[in-house]
Amino acid sequence: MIALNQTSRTPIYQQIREQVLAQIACGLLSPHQQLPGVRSMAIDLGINPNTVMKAYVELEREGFIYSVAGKGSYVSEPNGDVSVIRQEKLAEVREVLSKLRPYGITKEEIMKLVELMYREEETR
Amino acid sequence: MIALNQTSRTPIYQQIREQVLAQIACGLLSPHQQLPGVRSMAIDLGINPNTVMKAYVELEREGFIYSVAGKGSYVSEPNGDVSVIRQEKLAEVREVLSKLRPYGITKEEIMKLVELMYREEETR
DNA sequence: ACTACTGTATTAGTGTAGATAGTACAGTTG
DNA sequence: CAACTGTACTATCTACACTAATACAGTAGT
Repeated sequence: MIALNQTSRTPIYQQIREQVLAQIACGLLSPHQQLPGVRSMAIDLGINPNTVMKAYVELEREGFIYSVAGKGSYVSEPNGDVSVIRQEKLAEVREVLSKLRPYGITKEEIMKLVELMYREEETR
Repeated sequence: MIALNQTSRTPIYQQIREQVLAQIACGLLSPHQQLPGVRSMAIDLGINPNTVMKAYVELEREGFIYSVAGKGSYVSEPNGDVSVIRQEKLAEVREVLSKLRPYGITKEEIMKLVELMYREEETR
């Protein structure tokens, strides 16, 4: 279900997070469907349960899944609360934008870039 | 000339970089004016010359100053070459923008944000 | 209540990258 | 050659990220 690349420099927990996210996005995992337990997935992948846990905690913080102690972890409703992570992401954008001043990067350039990036999105 | 905050979490070399940059921006340092030597500034601040060096190397990479071995470091022409760092900064923007998709952040939101940030700039 | 599952917390080991410093090298100028 | 300049190499210290080991705690079926 999850394929790890042990040699990759991207952390294991990130790989798990991304692949679970992808499976939710493509509908392979449905809302309220139970995810593999941290232990079983850990054994499957030959890693420590805590590493899976870290991926799940991150996904929960982002609002994509929810966990219940003793029961399991489940996929959230598609319109689940992603406001927390949204604010964080917007703050990141603000941060990087605020440091462009000394380099003569104009508003128009940024606008153009944004336009371009969202145009690429549509074609997917 | 430079005031360090030793307790701050921002690295010393960054503090130096920022303050030199500010002094160039406000005209306190003029084009082709010689900067303090890495040693003298290091002694002034009670730090290692290499730390000052790191700030100078960064500023040079960004095109704000230039250094000549044996002579010294000097402020660049105001329209000095900042194209390298420009590209890097734009890449950063691209990077952070590319990760906004899953969180339902719209193009309009970003546009609004950019607009807002550049509006604040004008008032300075 | 016991058992077997689930998630959670605490702590520790490991690796790696960043920041700073010590020291030696090299160019410029008088 | 002396006294200044920047530069390069290396070591160390530290902080943090990643992962793991292990113990704790909740849920459900028997």
